[in-house]
Amino acid sequence: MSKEITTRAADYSQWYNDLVIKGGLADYSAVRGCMVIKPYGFALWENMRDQLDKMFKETGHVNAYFPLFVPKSLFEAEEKNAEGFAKECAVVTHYRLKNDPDNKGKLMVDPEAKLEEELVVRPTSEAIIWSTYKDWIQSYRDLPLLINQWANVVRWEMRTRLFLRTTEFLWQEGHTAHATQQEAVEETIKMLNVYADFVEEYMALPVIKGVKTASERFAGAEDTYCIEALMQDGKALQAGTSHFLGQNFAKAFDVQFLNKENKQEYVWATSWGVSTRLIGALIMAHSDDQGLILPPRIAPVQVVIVPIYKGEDSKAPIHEKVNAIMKELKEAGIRVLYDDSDASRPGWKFAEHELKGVPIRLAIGLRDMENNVVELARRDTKEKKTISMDGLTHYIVQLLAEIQQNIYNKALAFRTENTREANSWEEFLRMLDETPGFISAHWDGTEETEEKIKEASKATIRCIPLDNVVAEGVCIFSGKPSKQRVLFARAY
RNA sequence: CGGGAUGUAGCGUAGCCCGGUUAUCGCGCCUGGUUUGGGACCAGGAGGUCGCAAGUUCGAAUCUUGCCAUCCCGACCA
Repeated sequence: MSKEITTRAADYSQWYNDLVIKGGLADYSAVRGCMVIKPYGFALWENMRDQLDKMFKETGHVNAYFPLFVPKSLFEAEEKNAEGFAKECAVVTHYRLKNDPDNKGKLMVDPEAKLEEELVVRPTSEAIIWSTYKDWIQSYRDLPLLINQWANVVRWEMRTRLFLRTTEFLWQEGHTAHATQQEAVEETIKMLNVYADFVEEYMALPVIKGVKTASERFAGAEDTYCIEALMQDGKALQAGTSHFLGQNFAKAFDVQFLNKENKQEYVWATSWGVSTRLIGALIMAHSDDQGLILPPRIAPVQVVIVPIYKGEDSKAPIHEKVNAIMKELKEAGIRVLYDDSDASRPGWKFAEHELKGVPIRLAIGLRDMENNVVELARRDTKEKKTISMDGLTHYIVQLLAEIQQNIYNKALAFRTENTREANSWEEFLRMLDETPGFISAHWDGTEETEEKIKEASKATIRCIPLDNVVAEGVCIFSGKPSKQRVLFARAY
């Protein structure tokens, strides 16, 4: 049929694209590098967003919204940050179009409408936010300032991929200001933990918490913490970052506060973000050759009910029964969809909802009603069984939790199997090609070696895990002494 | 941004090399009917600026040039 998807073994990239497009999550758009997020994909994002938003608020944060445009002079104030993003910035230079006198019916940029100062379309909002914080912060009593914003940003990437890297993407960015270094560092770690908890508990995706090396650090940060996840093709994906910004932005934007001793001090800052990229991680971590597999806790539809008719007469009683089941499921807080469309037959619906990753499917026909049972199929294991209608809601509530856990366990087992220790350069290279995944290996701690390893192997240091044990060894590349193993992988 | 490939109805495609009536087929879509426990069947029907724009030509889906978009591989990156 037209909805067949490429298998992972045949072409992993194409498999991923097929799931995104045919699973109804997103579509290509008329704009290079930008995608349309379709209702089903956006519902998924909304579920993720709502949960994260709740967790941010539980940790004392509030939402605000800052402008899309950043005056160039503000943008360049924090030098390292500006430099880091400079080559991927979209820039607004004019504010008006006019009719093209040489080309009827066409428009042209009006050369008379050139902006005095160019506006950078935000690749991130530190600059505009810190220029604002300057006015908001005077005393230690104004601190901490704990603000998050849900926004779109633009980064002009060379090569784009649906959800994983698009020119425009949706994200949240938290920007906090603190009176002490310690408090800011604690905030950085706290939000890293919020991300890890969210990704593990809601997206059923195990992550490694770690700190980035200097070369992988966010431009303008003192330290960048991250959560790293492993995809089914053995490539790593950075799922979220939390930055300790020190006083870099406070100094660049002159944000000082009066402390209890009546002395001026620069504030300490953090920023942290996750994006729609998480959806890409979700797809690549869990799904199979039949389609998406979505964890129940964030799936737009948790249970789909497909009626099995036997002639017109059976429709009414089935509808009646299904409505009763739906009412109960909804009361239990379950997102349920009744697919009673006459346009397609049951078999087609089964395949369609499997492609879309709906965790549980119920099929109900007259035969089932006579026996007071329902056919239940779970997406994660493809297991199908007949269960009693009595206590159905309770059963489903428990099963959803079990599916959530099972998906997590599977991903965790995969990551465990595909995390290896390499003790020599040859072994390291062989692993990357033959059994791709995380590779734990000794590194001498220098940027030069890191760069050489990257050049020679295409693998990067994903992070120095936070729970790393200190263990002496020798660097796999340079042979120099090393204090600990770090986590390498080829990455998205 | 470099290399490679692609673009014909919502999707998948034939035709293009070698220009010539009304652009092929399947799926999907619409109408009616029969159906419905793993991607139904019959009958009828609608749907196309052949990616866009110039050019060559009596005539362009087909030849030329430019542009746009997508995919794959690099460099860059969340």
